Amino acid sequence: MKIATWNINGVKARIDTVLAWLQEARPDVACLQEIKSVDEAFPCQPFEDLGYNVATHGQKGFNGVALLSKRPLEDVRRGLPGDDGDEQARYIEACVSTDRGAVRVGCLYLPNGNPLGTDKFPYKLAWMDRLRRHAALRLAEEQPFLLLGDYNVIPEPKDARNPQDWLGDALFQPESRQHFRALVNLGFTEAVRACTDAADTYTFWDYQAGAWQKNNGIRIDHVLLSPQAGDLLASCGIDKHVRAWEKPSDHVPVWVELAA
DNA sequence: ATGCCTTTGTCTCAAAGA
Repeated sequence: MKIATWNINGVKARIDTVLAWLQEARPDVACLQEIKSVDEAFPCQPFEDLGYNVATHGQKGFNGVALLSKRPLEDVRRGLPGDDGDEQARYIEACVSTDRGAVRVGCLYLPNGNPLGTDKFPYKLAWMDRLRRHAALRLAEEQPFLLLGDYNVIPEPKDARNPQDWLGDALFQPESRQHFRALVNLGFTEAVRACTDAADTYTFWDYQAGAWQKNNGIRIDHVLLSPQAGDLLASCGIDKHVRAWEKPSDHVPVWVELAA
C-alpha cells in the first residue's frame, strides 16, 4: 500500500491541485496538513468521489490536518495527547486494515517555532516532547505504525541547499534537531534516508525570492516507520514535479510503498 | 532586510507561514 504526506497550504485554494495529484499518484492513504479549514467546511465530497474516506481535525484559519483513505478509517483520534489546553489542530491518527494486517497512521503538522525569542519556539519543543512520549507508547504496541507529516525540522545540513541561511531559524536550531533525533532514536526508520543519502533531496521551496527556480529547498516533511512498518518498506519517493504545477503548495508530497 | 510570496479572515490590511 502507498501512504503519502503533503502540506497543501489551504484546502480551499488547493482543492483542484490536490485532486489532480490524487488521480495521478493514487495513494491508498494520504495525510494532509495545513488544511486551514474547520471540519464543517472541509470539501469531503470531491475526495469521496475519488473513492476516499475522509477524517479531518481542523480549526479556523490556520493549521488543521486530514486523513484520506481508500479503506475505512478506524479508531480515529484527533489531537496530540499530553496537553488538554492545546487548541491547535495539528495531529490526527487512525488505523487502516489491510489484507496483511492493520497499519496505524499518525498525521502531524509540527509547530514552526518562529520567530525565536517568542513563546512559539518553546511551544514547538514542548510539542515535540509530547510527540515523543506518544510515539513511545505506540512503538510499545509493536505494530506497523507510520508517523508522517510536516515536521518543520531540517535534520542535517545536507537537508538544505543553503544551510547557512537557516542558522537563525527555528527549523534548524540544535534543540529542534536534537528533539527530532530523540524521536527517531526511539526506534523509527526515517524512510527517505533509508532510500537515499543524496543531497538536493528537498520537500519545500519558499514562494519568495525565486527559491524554486534556484532549487533553494529544504527537507522538512518526513516519514517515520516503526520497526514493524520498516520491515514492509518497499520504496519511497518525493513528487517534486508537483511544485512546478499551477497554484502549487510550497511543499510537495512524500510517499512510501509498503508490502502490506 | 521590518524585504522577497501566498493564504485566510478580521478583508484592501494584518497575521502567519518557513
